[in-house]
Amino acid sequence: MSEKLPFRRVSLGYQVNHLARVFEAALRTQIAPFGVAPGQFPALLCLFEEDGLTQAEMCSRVQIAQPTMAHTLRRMERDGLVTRTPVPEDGRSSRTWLTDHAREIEDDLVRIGRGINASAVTGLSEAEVEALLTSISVMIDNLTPPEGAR
Amino acid sequence: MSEKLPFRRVSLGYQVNHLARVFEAALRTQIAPFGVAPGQFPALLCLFEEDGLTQAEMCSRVQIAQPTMAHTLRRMERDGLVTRTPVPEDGRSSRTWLTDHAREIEDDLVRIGRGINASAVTGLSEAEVEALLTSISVMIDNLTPPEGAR
DNA sequence: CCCATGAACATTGCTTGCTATGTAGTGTAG
DNA sequence: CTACACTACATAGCAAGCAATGTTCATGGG
Repeated sequence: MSEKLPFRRVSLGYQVNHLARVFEAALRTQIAPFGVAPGQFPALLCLFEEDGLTQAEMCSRVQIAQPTMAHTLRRMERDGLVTRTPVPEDGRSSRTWLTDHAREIEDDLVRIGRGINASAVTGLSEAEVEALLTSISVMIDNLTPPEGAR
Repeated sequence: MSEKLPFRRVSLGYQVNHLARVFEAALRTQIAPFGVAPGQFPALLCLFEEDGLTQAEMCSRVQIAQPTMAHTLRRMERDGLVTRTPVPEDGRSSRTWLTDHAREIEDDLVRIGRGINASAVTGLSEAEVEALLTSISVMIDNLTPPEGAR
């Protein structure tokens, strides 16, 4: 008979992938009315914390590859969420600024983010959520290649 | 001064997204030598468990939208991992079968998957990993829309 | 039998992620 | 000052996810 073990169903990597997709789906439906897409969300949160960053700074804060950030920023510019100004001291880089419209929807977006996080952990205790965040952080460290190899 | 709270850095959704990406990156580099891409991995594991499924069956087992599965299966066919045969009783559907080549690399792929999962949880106790999987499962349930709304 | 409904899969078009590569500006060694 | 290396960003090309839509086949009601 040789039944196959259901490796996939208990594979941590698969479960994490699945979870990330349901998170993204929830975010997508809730922020769509504001004209914001899931991939723009981390970049926006980053700019809410601090405005006028260069692309390289945003990449390192959001942990996204540079071409991805370039693409995302262009769409955000297209969608009226950010503008970019050249840096006088360095002709290569430019700073990204939130538009008034982005500032207007900031509170709503942050509220939505918090709401999704909250509904995700419904039924888990404070301690369990704490342990979860710790475990995630440990796993990210474990799987992130050392500085040299990137 | 009005310092912004670093919401992003502690946002569960963002951390999960980040974790999923480092998982995917690790998988990508390790399975690339076998000519397999990350998105094909869940589909392959699914077929390792049971061969000859229809596309719809694979969608529901892997929890992937149907157009995504269609696209992935076409690439897997192109890459010599699967073949498809029509279902005589139903002219609409076809069954997907692993090629000999896919069977040959099965053990290596499963080993790689287990290895990545193991290295991810390095430093966590058995109990912590158990709690983690439980929490992930709870969150997926919490965030998955009810049957009707899909 | 015929038609309507629904199911299975394909297609289109978008976003978001990646790697690899190109281009232009900075800065430094000689 | 010039050449070289490095940095910042852009571009190309691909994979993989989604929603929306089209097409073909199956099936049940009348």
